[in-house]
Amino acid sequence: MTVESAPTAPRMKAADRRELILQAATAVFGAKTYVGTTTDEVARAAGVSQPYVVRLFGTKEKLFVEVIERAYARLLAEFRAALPGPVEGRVERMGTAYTELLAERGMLPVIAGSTTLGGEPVIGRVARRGFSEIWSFAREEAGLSEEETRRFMATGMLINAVVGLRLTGDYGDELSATEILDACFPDSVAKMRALLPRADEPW
Amino acid sequence: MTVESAPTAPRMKAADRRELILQAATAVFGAKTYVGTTTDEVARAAGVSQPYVVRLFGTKEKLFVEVIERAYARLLAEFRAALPGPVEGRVERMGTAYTELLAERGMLPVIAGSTTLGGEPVIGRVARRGFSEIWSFAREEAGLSEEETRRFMATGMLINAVVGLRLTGDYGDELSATEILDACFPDSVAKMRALLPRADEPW
DNA sequence: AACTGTAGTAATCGACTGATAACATGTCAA
DNA sequence: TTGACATGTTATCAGTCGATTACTACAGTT
Repeated sequence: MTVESAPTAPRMKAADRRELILQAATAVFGAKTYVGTTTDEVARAAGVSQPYVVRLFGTKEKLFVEVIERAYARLLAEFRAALPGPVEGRVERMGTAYTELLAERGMLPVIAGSTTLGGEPVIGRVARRGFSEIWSFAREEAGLSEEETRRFMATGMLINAVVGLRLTGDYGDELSATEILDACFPDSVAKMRALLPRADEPW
Repeated sequence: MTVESAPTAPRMKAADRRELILQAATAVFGAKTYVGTTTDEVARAAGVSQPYVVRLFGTKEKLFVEVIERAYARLLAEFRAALPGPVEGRVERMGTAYTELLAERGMLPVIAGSTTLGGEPVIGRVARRGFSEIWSFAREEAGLSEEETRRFMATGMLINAVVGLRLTGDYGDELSATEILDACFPDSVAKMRALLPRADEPW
């Protein structure tokens, strides 16, 4: 008399399920880009059926919009949490906060990928707003000058690129690879290497 | 006795046709991302049938690889051409060379998009190599220090983001939008605005 | 003029994907 | 208990997309 394994996902309040799916979706979208991921992959990652994902969020696009908004909101929260303390260390603390987001699957890739989607009518608006909010935060709440903000954002974009390129394995032949990583994460290369995905990993 | 309009594209040597398709593909891939564009769109943009594109390049992936390689090669050539002259103006001249690539459809978006595809087994390798080559060029040929190179590349990535986000229209309500554009293109905002695609344009 | 390789197309296929519809099961208030 | 809503599934469809096949027409050589 064997117990049948549950054919359906364990019951859960819709709000919780949404959050769980958003988390899974962030990871998958981050790993395979917006157009490149299917709603079915998101569903599997969340342990749920594909139609249910669609029903909870309406369309794939709406799901992705929520993923982006959630990512930027999370980023903003981390930056804000890094503010308290001596003023001269603010930028460094914010930088650390950013790299620590690496531990959260898909968070950084989603943000990075959003900067290439300005042409999408709906998603583009959301991405622009997210980016602008970060910029405004740096200027107004963190009190950075325009030039400081520019440098801060530029560094963030460089980190995005290095992570997105998976410029992190030991490409022994690639002379510049390690130097690039060094330059981007001057004091925490070891920690970064641990967090960063390998070139062949789906992440 | 009406003349039949040619049902087939005017005959051309394969090498020329390849170059023509590569150019069209750069524009389309740049506007709609790698996964987001169909071989049929590329074919239409090049005035040729879809199967012919596939036959000339083997697969969509191989086509895209050539597009990326061509873009980085072009970028490298422009940077190299900007070297001659007083040493103190090098970085500025290289920066100008970069922004002038904006005039070439898809060139910048393709490069920007490539930095998010490190996870793709084939394309990732190509993108990493392209990025590394630019870095090496800055270090060895342009003679920049590691820190100068970091700043230079970071600025480039920020420009990519601003362009990719289409952070360029007159978003009257978005306070930060114009400031961001100002910060990224301090001395040539007007020129940039003319070159940059609008948010709703397919480019 | 006939031959041969090159440039190009139309037709079509199999696989995939987002979305819809119809149905099943658990939960909870009255 | 029962009914009503919330949670979740299976089955399926219509549209897309990359790729293959088989065909046509042009151009240069001998």
